Amino acid sequence: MTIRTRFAPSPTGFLHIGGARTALYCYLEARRRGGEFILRIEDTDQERSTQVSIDAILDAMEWLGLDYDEGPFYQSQRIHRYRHAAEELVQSGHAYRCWCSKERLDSMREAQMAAGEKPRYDGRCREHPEAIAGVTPVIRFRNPQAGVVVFNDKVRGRIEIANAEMDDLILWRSDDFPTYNFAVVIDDIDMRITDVIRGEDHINNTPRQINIYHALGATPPSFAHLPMIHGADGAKLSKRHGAVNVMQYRDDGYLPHALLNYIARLGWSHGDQEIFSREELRTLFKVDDVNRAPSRFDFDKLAWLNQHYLKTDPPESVAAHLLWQLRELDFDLARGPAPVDVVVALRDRVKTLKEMAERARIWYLDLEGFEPAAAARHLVAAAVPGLQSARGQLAAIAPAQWSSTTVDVALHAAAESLGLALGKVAQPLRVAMTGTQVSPSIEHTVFLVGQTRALERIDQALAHISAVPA
RNA sequence: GCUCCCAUCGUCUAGCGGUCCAGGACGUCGCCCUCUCACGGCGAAAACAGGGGUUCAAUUCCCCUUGGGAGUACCA
Repeated sequence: MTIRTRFAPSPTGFLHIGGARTALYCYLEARRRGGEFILRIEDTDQERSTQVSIDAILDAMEWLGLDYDEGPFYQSQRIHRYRHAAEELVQSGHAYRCWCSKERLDSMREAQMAAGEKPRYDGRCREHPEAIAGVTPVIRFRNPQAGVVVFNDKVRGRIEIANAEMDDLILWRSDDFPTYNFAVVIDDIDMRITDVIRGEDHINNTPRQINIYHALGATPPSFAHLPMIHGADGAKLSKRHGAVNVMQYRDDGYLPHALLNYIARLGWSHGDQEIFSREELRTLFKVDDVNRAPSRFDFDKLAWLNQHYLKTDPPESVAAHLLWQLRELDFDLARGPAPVDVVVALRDRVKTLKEMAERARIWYLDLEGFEPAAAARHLVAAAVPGLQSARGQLAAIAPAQWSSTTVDVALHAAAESLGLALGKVAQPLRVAMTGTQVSPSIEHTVFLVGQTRALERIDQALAHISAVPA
């Protein structure tokens, strides 16, 4: 039998981190076992589902590279199928119509809570069905009243819940739509899902669903319930913890595979290994190895992983992602260095692509003057010989030979000719090139400014020095 | 309230009865390298929630307490 997993988000918002991890685990489990991964949009809530959300989820899946073999399927297009199935259950006696009003249900629930009981449907229409004119009935599942439902959760082990704890849930609403617990079961049966992997918030639904499987004469799939992901403070992940929306991570400058690696490792491990390529994940990930405890999202570790990939990925591939950020900042790419050279100069110094793009400003835009503190310290009379010597050496490089290597040679020659340590020349030059005291190594900084502009900026620095009263 | 789930360094985790005065990683703190900032290298501090059992032996098994979380909808 072919293994089939599915990711089934409801389109009531963007794809968040927890959902992304669920999708990833479903995808990986299917891949490892040579199975199929299906995407299904659970849009039976007419009130809250939106097309914007559907698009957002699809975009995020694509950005993460979680490709699905089938779908997306939409529950809203399968309504007739659910209606048919509900009717069958009524015929077979596994379900019944219920005319109880919401008002009666609400007040009953309130009374039960007040009495310290578990709120539940009292079964009036189960025992004494009585049609009420003008009221559209719902269809309720006739849940077994005795015995226990036991299932073996792939991550939690044996879970047991007594049928006495469950009441008769609604399968079919009066607005002529199915409820979640009913639609999932029908879909998972129809789509031949063998492994249901979902968030732990569904544990309590599972025994009810298993009962529905049995009523339908179907065999339940295997289940795996994943722990939740919390914010750094242990509370539910929310905006104030940083990004919840997966696409926010692209905007913030993270590589998709860095996020994937981080998220895979959050709640799952393979010995002491921290770095996993997508291919490794596809062969190593086992949902059975997922941890049971909830975990907290650690932005520092994500940042570390992101930088790891910035440093070790081929510069060309990083450059492709950097390009997106550069365009966001509206830089004129024709007026600056090739993005791949920017990657090489900055990848050891930044955690994100966004930071990289912002720091590349000095190579794409004109300087906005020298920082007062930097100028006061380095653009002084004593720096003039070094700057002039550097200017001479840099000017002597044939334009076609201009590279970080030839710049490096030129600057060492400039320092040596004056008997100075490289630092004595490099720091004033750095201020001349960037207006600040911090930048990548001096040869890259100068190289990326470009020969013509580099000479201009040295001249500006020299002019600045002579303009300041000694 | 009731039901279910969870519990190793600040964080992510290894551990599946003796190999653990508990290992790795991020972060933190030192030192080294160095043209700034970083990268890198080396090193340090840092945890089995508490209490009962079971056992010759518990971080590992069971129970309770405490503390988290989820569910309890004509939401998913």
